[in-house]
Amino acid sequence: MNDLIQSLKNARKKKGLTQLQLAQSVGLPQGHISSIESGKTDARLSTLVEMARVLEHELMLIPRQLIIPIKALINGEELAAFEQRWRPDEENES
Amino acid sequence: MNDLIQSLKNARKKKGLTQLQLAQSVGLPQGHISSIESGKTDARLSTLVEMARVLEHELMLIPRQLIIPIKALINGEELAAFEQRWRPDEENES
DNA sequence: AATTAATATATGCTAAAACATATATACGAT
DNA sequence: ATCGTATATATGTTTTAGCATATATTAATT
Repeated sequence: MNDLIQSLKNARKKKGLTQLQLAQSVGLPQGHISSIESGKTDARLSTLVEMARVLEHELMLIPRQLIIPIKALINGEELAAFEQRWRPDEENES
Repeated sequence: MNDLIQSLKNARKKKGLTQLQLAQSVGLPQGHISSIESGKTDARLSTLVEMARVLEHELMLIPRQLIIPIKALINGEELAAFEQRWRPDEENES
């Protein structure tokens, strides 16, 4: 499956949203989210951008040389490896 | 216009490719590349992924908090190709 | 096992991307 | 101005995403 789609799926789950909730937020039927996430549908850019926006992410074009370090940066994020002052004021941990 | 589309356009120019050359590489008519780049067409994921691949880039889903530093990383890439490590305790940036 | 919640599939319809091809416009060069 | 090259537009056809809706299947939970 496409890497980006898997990332969207992971982001949704991390946010604790169901397909139905995400679908309602972006204005799609739940079945479409399922179809997109399972790779049956080749979604349009605007759809993916909207999904990403709701999930507080953004689509970016990354040069090949930077993919590895950026992935490390992203994966280390929830481990607080990237210690910075932008600490979201949330209570619960998952 | 969409940020990702602009990035694709920039990446193509940076590689010194014409729309026709890119079109031939990805197997689309040149007119489609034009249409996509000018925002007239809402391309599908597979199309964008193919374009990115030819341009030696990749589409990634980036958490909102990391967009700024990653953009800095990408923009500084040709000037600081080896500066890929962050100083967690660093206070300001020069 | 039964119920609920979440995800996957299905159908008919509409709008638009993708396709093929062609032409037009813009932009440089000489 | 002319010639080559790059980009933008145009038209008609095919394919498919997206829409609406419904149902089926698959986890969880009790």
